Amino acid sequence: MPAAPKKTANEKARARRLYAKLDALYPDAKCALHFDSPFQLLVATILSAQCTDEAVNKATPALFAKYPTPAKMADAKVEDLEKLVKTCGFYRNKAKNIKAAAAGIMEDFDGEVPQTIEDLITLPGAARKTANVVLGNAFGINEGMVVDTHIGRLSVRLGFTQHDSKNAVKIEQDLMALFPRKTWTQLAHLFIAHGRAVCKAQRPACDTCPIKRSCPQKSL
DNA sequence: CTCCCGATAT
DNA sequence: ATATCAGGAG
Repeated sequence: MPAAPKKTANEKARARRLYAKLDALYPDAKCALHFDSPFQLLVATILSAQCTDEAVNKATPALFAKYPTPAKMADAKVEDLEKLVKTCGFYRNKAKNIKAAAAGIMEDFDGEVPQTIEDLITLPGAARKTANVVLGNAFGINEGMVVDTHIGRLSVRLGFTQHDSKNAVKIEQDLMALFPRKTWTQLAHLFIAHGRAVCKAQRPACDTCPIKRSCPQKSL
């Protein structure tokens, strides 16, 4: 991992102001995925790739009722998992991945979800974004920052990065240099909440956006 | 870079 | 009909 890019005091101050505004606007922002354990959050997050949290939450109750633990999911039939996750899209890959991830947890991590990015990304279907979601929301660990589609988009629009919205690794480095480590998990929830409600991908509500005064988009 | 893929919004 | 959704693997 390269060194964090330098940020000026002004940039950090602006980041703090934006954080405070978003925190006031979305005081209840939190993880929208439903789960009862770190393992279930890991599975829900794998399922959430290119799929809404709402759609994942419709599928996971039946999935977790039948396969609540790594031990049980590792022994599941892939065809049965495919049926249970079908509505989430990419269902063949996702069914194979959650079974293999459960098996990996059993074989390599003594049945417990690991608590580092390095270990988490050894699990099929889990890369950096998924690892950061699990660490932040299941373990309260801020090792890195989640950069999903919303956070990438808002980071570009709000001017927190000069990189393309698809360059998740670079954006993560920019955000980590800009925001205090303790805020990383909640910042992701705030960006996602604002990204869903106002700063949407298709038709952003810039006219009524509560933070448009501090957004570079207002002059475009 | 391509492929995986159903549900929903526009 | 097209774009997008808490992406990841080959």
